[in-house]
Amino acid sequence: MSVQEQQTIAPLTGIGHRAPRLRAVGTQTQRAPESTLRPSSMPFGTDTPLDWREEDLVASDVYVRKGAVLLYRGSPFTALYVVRSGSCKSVTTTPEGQEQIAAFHIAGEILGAEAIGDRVHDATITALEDSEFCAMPFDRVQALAQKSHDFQRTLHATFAREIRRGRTLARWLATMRAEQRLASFLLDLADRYCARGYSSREFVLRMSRQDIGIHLGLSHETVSRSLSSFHRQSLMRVRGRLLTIIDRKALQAL
Amino acid sequence: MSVQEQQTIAPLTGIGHRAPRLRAVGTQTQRAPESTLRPSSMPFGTDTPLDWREEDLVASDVYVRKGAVLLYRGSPFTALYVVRSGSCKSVTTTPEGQEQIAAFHIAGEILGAEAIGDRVHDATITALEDSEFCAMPFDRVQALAQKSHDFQRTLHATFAREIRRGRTLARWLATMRAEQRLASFLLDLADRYCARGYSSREFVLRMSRQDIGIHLGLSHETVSRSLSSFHRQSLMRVRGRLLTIIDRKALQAL
DNA sequence: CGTGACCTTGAGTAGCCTCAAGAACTGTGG
DNA sequence: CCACAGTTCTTGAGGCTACTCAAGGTCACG
Repeated sequence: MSVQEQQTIAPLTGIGHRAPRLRAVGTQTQRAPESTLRPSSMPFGTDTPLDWREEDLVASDVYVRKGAVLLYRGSPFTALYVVRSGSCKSVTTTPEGQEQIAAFHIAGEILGAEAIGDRVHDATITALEDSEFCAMPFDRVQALAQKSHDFQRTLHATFAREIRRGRTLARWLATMRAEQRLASFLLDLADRYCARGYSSREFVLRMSRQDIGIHLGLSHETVSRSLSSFHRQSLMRVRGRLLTIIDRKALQAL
Repeated sequence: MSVQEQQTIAPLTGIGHRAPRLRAVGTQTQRAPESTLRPSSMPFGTDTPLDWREEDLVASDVYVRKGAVLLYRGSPFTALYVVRSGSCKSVTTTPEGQEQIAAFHIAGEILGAEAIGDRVHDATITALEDSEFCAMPFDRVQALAQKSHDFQRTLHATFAREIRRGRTLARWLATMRAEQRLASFLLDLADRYCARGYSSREFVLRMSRQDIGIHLGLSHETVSRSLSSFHRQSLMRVRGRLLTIIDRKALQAL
């Protein structure tokens, strides 16, 4: 598992994030030149020229080490964040102490939209590996949305995607059995890696079996057993956290 | 079950919806005088005077009979809708035909936000009783959001609430057992009725056991058994679809 | 007042959880 | 570079929750 699939990385231009280094150290980010939001939130197509620039938006870059926290639940909401490199998880907690992982986020994706109406974040964001984020102060976001129609659409589309993502998760949980949930989760992750220019066939799971289990409403033993089962059936190859999808169709058919 | 809790209804002024009539007939809506969005999407408090008016936004009212469809999945997205009176369900369908009820909506709530980025709706909206909706063409919504800072905040808060709602459902499904899910669902429903000026102690379930089951990832038999169990324990009184919450604390404690 | 949809309850079973123990991996310090 | 400690992962056994199937009762509506 020491070798990562760095060969297959084909960074999109203007994506505003960089490929994660194998063992990131505390270097500071040089700012990506173009729109950070564009590829992750412009399903309308990138042919529309944008009339705004990242410089109007991004205030600062934040570097977070593996296992460290970017945002605590309950902390005041001031900015949206984009994952520049690395990955993280959003953990919500019930008053009773029940944990739920609302989402995993990989490079290029946007965090914090759920906090807008509340003034405080409802999830604790923890880095799954050494990661970089950039902060977009929300007053600037709102100001820019009022100036730029393009940006407004982009922003609204980002919110809408977040809503659909939550509904998709709920559908997995409500209608699927353990192996189906896991297959859906892994294929979704593959698609998201693909959309960011990584391989959709082979990737490294940055989260533990435990985290996957919490996210999908399963015990970590069931996650492990299901992965072993997939491996045995030659639907995928699983070696620790390195995962290679072999029979995509069969996984979809579950 | 012939008697509804009309006595307890205390319609908020300016809420933009009216109390559901017991047996609504095809009367046309007279437009409510004030902001439709305000109470359902202004968690910042209503003390802030709004600098926009409903007339700028609402194009038309739609009347939908019980069981009829307001919007089909896949139909083009042109407008957001507000439930003026009545209630409805949002049903998403997987390619494989798996149904999931993403949400139930009662009077005062907003529909369709998830469709923004996609240009098509991803849920079929069906009325649970004779209901009225008003359409807000999305180009007008966007135009108004650019003119009015108040309205922009209101709109963003609406999106954010929708995101949190999805995450809450996912948390119920991932972490709770059947009775806990059902209790959470019913208490949430009670809170929402309360927020709209209805009784939070006694209300009529507009949806079938089957629908509740699909929403919560349970069989309708389990929903029925759990309700009977709550009744037996005197946590609530259940008579058909009329529900009276007796021991709120015990339900929360589950 | 009849018909169809909805609801309730019971019996048996499957899927997943819990508990448990050992293996593999990760990271750290010698 | 290796040994060790802690974490993560895997696999097995047994039990419980909630599902499926089934049948009878109740309610809504024409």
